[in-house]
Amino acid sequence: MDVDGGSSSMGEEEKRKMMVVILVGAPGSGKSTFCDRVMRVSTRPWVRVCQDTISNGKSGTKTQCLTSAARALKDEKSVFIDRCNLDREQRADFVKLGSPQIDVHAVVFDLPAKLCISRSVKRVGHEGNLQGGKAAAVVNRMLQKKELPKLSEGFSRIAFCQNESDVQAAISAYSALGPLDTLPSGCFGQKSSDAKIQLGIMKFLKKVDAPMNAESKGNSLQNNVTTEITKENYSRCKGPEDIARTASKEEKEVEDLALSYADGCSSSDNIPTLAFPSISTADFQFDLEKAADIIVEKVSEFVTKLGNARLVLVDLSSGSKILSLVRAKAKQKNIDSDKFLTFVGDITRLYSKGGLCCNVIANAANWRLKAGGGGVNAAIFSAAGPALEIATKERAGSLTPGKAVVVPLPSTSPLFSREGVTHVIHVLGPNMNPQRPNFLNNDYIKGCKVLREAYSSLFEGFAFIVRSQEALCKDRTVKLGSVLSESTVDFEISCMNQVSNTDQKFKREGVYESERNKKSKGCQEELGSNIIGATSGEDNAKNEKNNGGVSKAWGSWAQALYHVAMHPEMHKNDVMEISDDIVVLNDLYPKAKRHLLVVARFEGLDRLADASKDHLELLRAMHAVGLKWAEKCLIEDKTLVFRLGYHSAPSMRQLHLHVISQDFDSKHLKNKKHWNSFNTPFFLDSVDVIEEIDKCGRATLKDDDRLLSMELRCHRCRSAHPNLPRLKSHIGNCRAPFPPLLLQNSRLVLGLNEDGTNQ
DNA sequence: GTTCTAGAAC
DNA sequence: GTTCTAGAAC
Repeated sequence: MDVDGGSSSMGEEEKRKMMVVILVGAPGSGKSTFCDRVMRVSTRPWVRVCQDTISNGKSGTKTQCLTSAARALKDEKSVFIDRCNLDREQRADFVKLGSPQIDVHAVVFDLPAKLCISRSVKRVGHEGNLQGGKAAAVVNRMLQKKELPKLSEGFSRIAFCQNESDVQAAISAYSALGPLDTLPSGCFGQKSSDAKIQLGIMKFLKKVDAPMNAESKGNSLQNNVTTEITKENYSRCKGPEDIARTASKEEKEVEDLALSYADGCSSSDNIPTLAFPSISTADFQFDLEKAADIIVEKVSEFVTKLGNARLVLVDLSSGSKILSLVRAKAKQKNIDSDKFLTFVGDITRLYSKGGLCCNVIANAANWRLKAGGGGVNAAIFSAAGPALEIATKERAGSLTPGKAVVVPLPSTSPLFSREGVTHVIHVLGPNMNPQRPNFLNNDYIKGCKVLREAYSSLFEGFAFIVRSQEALCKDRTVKLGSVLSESTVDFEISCMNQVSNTDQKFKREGVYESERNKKSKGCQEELGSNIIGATSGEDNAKNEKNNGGVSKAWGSWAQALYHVAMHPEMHKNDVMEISDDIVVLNDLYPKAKRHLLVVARFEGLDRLADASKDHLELLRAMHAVGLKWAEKCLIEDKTLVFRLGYHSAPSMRQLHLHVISQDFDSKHLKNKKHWNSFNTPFFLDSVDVIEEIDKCGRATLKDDDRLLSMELRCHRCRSAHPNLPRLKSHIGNCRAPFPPLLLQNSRLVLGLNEDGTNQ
């Protein structure tokens, strides 16, 4: 149950929080039945405001409903708004009933129209008097106006029900709410529905019709492209409306997650698309013929690797020479026109002006990765707003020619909200312009090589995004279902969709370079030496692996464990056990009653991402030592339960295994990140890591920041809590059994009873 | 990783 | 006014 089970821990002084639950659905979708069933069993006082019966049993007005709802809230009763509420305008006044003390939820009955109609038709004596043959026409007409609710309308929670089991889950969730309970905020259960896609189609077609046709007339390939998109691919195209519901600040986090669950994952049919400008041919004056050859060569190399994804070469001018050269060459080479398109338009307005959905755009960046200059770089930075500059700075300070850096675009960026762009890949091509510093002096041997590398880096970066999104989806589909439907949120643990180690490392650094570039660094180093700011310090030198021209070293504060591992003799007071391979010490800031670290002593094994089959024996040894210490602690305190595992993306350098008791009773456990780093899939159980590395050679890391900012849920009963102090007071009392997932496969280490059985 | 602190949330 | 979070600095 998603319900906060800890009402006792909240104390008597806890203020009762009311709810307005706006039901959204056509006649016959099951709204009234929903109310009846919840109200029959709920211990929370509810009032059902039904427009069909509000006027002495007869149909009334919206105003009457509003008055009645306000009165009920004043009496400290929660309210169901039982009317169709199918469009935003219809809902708006009811949403306004919300306040800090009153949550506004939507429960959406997004059931097949056929079902609603057949129920309405069969219905005798329905309160709204909508029965018989008339029903079909009414339901159909109403559904045409349907506008699914969004968090940005002011809802704190939206649950979408698309089948009977979803409805049942929603009934259970609301039925179980006691007077003081709340439900977690966010958007739950949304799958790609026909209705949503239909809406997308309408908008998409409208936009495609206007500016694009004007520009692409007389251009056969482009018309061809347009036709392809509108006729075949529209339903697979994820428009910004779908991914960029703007949310109030407090909802954003939850919503972002919900979005990626709901949209990224469920619409298996949206096509990841990279829009890229021609690199180096504008300000860097690269020869157009040569550039076109390289584009076509690289595109044809990558389209086969990209699966479902598409590449789109974009140029602002309809008379663009590079576009026509590339089009001709692509045609000659028979490149699949489903996978590679050319497009005339502004790369920052592809969706809003061109109707083309591109989740990733490439930027022909400058080496400093700074805004301004001119051309595409200036346009993209300006359209994306400061969010892109900040996000870029976090990833990299500079770039060498031939390389690319992937920057996830924050949802605050207009490019994200308006255009649906989730990532920008900055790529730096070779510079042939004698007016600019570091130009290649007409050396096209080097120039072509660097340009090839640039496209490879760019496409590899895009391929990585595509792969990681696919992986993320599969991981999360499981979760989405369980959030709405049930009690234990079982995070899938699997080695499917494993991302290769190389990719993981690149992801960490956010920098992509082509295979060729990795092998021969000659060219880049010449330029690179003055471009990339040199880092100093012994540790940093050892510590920059795969830095790809951009340094992102461990901070000095992150080196503590590394120093202990390398020089344990200098930390005799802290170290509890030393061997050739490992050291054991108490975590300096324990997040539970007992919290130990088993640290590997191998130089170069900074984190789990670095571990491969070669390290299996070490990992097993670390596990054995961790287990030994857990058992030692259990002798002192039999009530403890331990879990052994790794953080997907640790903050401290040097591979370390956490051995942590599951009471989480510690003054050092202070924030969401602390909690979620031990209680979401970010924490990888040692047993699973060993099993996976044994099987697949690598552990699948879940180093997504969103996991660390997820809602706070009890690790035992999975109830959600609004803040850390509340969660802490709940876990102090919660005696629910651990979720089955943790009880399996020896993920938990429990004390033994006197008869030798687990306690 | 922590500490500090501004400002949001209550 | 107090509590809590989240971002910057280290």
